Amino acid sequence: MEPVTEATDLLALDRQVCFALSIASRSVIGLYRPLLQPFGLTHPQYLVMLALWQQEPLSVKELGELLQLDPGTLSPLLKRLEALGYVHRERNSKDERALAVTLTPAGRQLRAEAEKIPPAIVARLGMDLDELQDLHAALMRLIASARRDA
Amino acid sequence: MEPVTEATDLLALDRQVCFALSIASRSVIGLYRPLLQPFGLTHPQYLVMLALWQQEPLSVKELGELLQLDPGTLSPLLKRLEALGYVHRERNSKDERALAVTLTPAGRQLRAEAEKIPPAIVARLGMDLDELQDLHAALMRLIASARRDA
DNA sequence: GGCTATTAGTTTGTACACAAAGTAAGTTAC
DNA sequence: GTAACTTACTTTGTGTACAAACTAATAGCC
Repeated sequence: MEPVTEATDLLALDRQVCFALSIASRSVIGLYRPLLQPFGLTHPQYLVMLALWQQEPLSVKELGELLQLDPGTLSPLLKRLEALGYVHRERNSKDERALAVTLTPAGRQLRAEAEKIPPAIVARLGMDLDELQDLHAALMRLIASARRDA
Repeated sequence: MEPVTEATDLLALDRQVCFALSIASRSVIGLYRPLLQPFGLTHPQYLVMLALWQQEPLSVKELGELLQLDPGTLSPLLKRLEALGYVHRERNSKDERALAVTLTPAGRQLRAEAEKIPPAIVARLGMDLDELQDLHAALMRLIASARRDA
């Protein structure tokens, strides 16, 4: 019988993709923190702003599909974005169940400032752009695989 | 001036690596949930168990370095693992500041059951093993890049 | 029309994640 | 030997994440 080494151990910490994923996610989000802090935004809030800069208005349901987030997560998050003055929340007049989340002028203005963030992150990472794009594509395939049976 | 399209927009949601990373991380952790539930474990708790199955005892500081987690996160997490009966916490007699976290017999026994988890996840993902290994390597390079200047 | 089922959001409870302040044990400098 | 500093962990406060229960509005069905 083979000895259990780091190379053969199924449970070796540094062979787990889930371990690499969660640390990578937290590490990269950590790079955003100082860049988002001047705007009072957290990273999930920044993702909501990205979604709204692309399309407006969006309902909680639509945001949840875009960001793969629970309504129970988005509901208080959107209230904080409203308190910050970046978004406006009102009921859809066509369907009073749905919320229409829109940008305020301040939220729209923020976009110009935010344009500086992605290049700053890429610069800080100091990684090859090709490698980042490959990684992005691999992550999208992983997401598709993970959500297929879930 | 070029029109801003999805391909040229720096802020397009689906071009952000951070967006792919956070969704991939949450999606994969979601796959673990039903497999860990029978043991009463969450995914971060599972990672702590992986670390302890490799080496014992570990201090909060050592666990924090391995898992890149704050002591403020680990402290209550370890108490829950102790309440579950999987680990034991006691002060290091050589240095009463440090905690010596060790496995209980139940925690040690859990390892055999846990061996089934990684293959089950890989099967559920239904992805090429080579591609998963490439992704793992790319994530480790990303982690190294992200932590270099942080 | 009115009953039932569905849908969209909100609320509650538990568990991370992390910053910041607090506590106790150990180390250093003198 | 003790004051000052450092280290290891705990606690507190804010903000996700997500399950589960709840509320209100709409759609379907008879």
